[in-house]
Amino acid sequence: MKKGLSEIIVRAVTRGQERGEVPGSDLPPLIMEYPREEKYGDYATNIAMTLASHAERSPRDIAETIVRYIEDDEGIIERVEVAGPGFINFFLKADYWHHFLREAARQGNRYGEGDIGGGKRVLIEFLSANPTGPLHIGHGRIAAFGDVLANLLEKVGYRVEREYYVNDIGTQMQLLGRSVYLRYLQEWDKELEFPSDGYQGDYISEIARTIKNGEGDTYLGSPEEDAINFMGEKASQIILGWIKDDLERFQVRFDKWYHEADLYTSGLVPRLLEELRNKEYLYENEGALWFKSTLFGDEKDRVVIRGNKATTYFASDIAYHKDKYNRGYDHIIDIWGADHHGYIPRMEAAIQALGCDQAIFKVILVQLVNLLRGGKQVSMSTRTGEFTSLKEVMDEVGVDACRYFFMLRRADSPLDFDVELAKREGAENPVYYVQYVHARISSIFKKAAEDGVEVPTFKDVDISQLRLPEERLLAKRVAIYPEFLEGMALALEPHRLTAYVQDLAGIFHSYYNKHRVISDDKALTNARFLLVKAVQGAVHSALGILGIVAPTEM
RNA sequence: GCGCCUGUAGCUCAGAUGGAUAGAGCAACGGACUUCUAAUCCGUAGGUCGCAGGUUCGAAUCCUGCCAGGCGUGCCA
Repeated sequence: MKKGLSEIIVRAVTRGQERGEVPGSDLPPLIMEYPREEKYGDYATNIAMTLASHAERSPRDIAETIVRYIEDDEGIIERVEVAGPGFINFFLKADYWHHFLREAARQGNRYGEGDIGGGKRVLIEFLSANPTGPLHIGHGRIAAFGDVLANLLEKVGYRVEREYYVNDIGTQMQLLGRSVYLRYLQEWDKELEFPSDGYQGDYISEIARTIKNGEGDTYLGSPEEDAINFMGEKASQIILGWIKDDLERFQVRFDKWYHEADLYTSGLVPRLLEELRNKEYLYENEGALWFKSTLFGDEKDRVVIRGNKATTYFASDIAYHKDKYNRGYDHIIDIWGADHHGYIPRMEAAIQALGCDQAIFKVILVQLVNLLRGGKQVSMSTRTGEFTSLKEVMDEVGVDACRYFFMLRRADSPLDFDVELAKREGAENPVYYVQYVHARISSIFKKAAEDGVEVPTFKDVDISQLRLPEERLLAKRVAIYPEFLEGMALALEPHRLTAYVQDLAGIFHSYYNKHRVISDDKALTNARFLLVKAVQGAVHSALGILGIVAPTEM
């Protein structure tokens, strides 16, 4: 519809130019926007101001001229105004927006489904926290962001796969195994000093006890290396189990858990190194094998095999991303914690070196969560065992509130998360404000059923009954929803959804407080049934994307 | 030092493609339940958009410099 209006304007401008009454011979890009305030109409364009920039006429004068050339064959425009410095504001016919209500009411939580994705395949890899400790609150933010982005892209027609990359080998695993082993020894009253670089958290001792209960003293006598390997593997399995439990409760689901170890059993890493070697992007220096990432814009070359013959995580990561490309996605999105941003140039360098299309690869950085407790900063480190776990926050704040809270923020905005404050805000969290809309509307239909008020087939409803400005406003917000989703998806900014749904909720609550849906006026009641059903559909759809429950009662 | 991100109301943060009088929630204050749920509504108050220049009809938004905070800058991940 926005398109139809655009065409009307383009025709008006072009005709004006042909007659020499509108300056310029070509057409600047047409910008149609939703004005901030209702008094500026339903749509506005600044085309006159753009045209005026190269002419010696006032924008308002040009705007007036363009308006004279506007022809509205379909009869959708109520009136047109020139306002401010030269905006052309369009006011559409009173019931224009109401036509969208049937679609929203009919589709319910499927409302907003679109096809700008065109069935293109997108891989979103996110979270990928090392299985060396439980998920903490910072992980929660990334999990929520990745999941909601995936939901959003699915909604607008992409085929999305969610993937979690598990670093289950390497130095961190060694360290984990060693930490558990030492705690295991302590369980048998061995005297020893726990190293400061080991994992200090209580959960390490917990795992050690589990192993003691399961395996007894088997590993007291076995060679240290065997014991450490066993315990590292065992511990990472246990911890990965915790992570999966937490994520399930957090309503985050993955299609695939990609294990780093598989890159080696499948031979992908050696094959990758062979390929890079053949392309002469590798060289040896001081006993290590280096990748010439500086050829592709990185600030220094990077090691892929260390002096001790161990491959680096970077080598695995290159092989992993090559595999992603081989799987034939149209878009590859990585979501990383912002502390990894220095990693981007080398990853992009590797992708170029492999001859892959860099344009389809995108890293989204999510800023870290700065954890506070009662206004005081809490340092957070998996290694020292000082952190607030996601589980704890889910217990205290609730899953819905927690997810919603994270989605209020832009990904690249650092976030202060005060646990005490979040707990207090639990009851007053805006998420309930939005959920309440859904519950209230459910309750209206429940009431109707109780009182034997029949809910009509919506295609028969007379929408011209909706005459109030609030009703028009509600219908408009519902109507714009699919377009909103598209904008968010193209910008990869799912956080905008909370702003939208809060705005809609505000308008609804105000309306609900002032007017009753069920009344003696049968035709009006029916029209309002349609209206609130449509609002409920949009809210249900939005909450679905946010991964939050849409309750029928609260 | 260099690189990336951030700086908007007392607090936490929104401000799509540069537009009209910069918004919301919380906190504060005053009102509204005989009604389809008061987890709601109505009203009041709150600002040097970090600072200084520049680009143009127009800048919170783009450019440059500076200030402040965070992160990164390993043969760690």
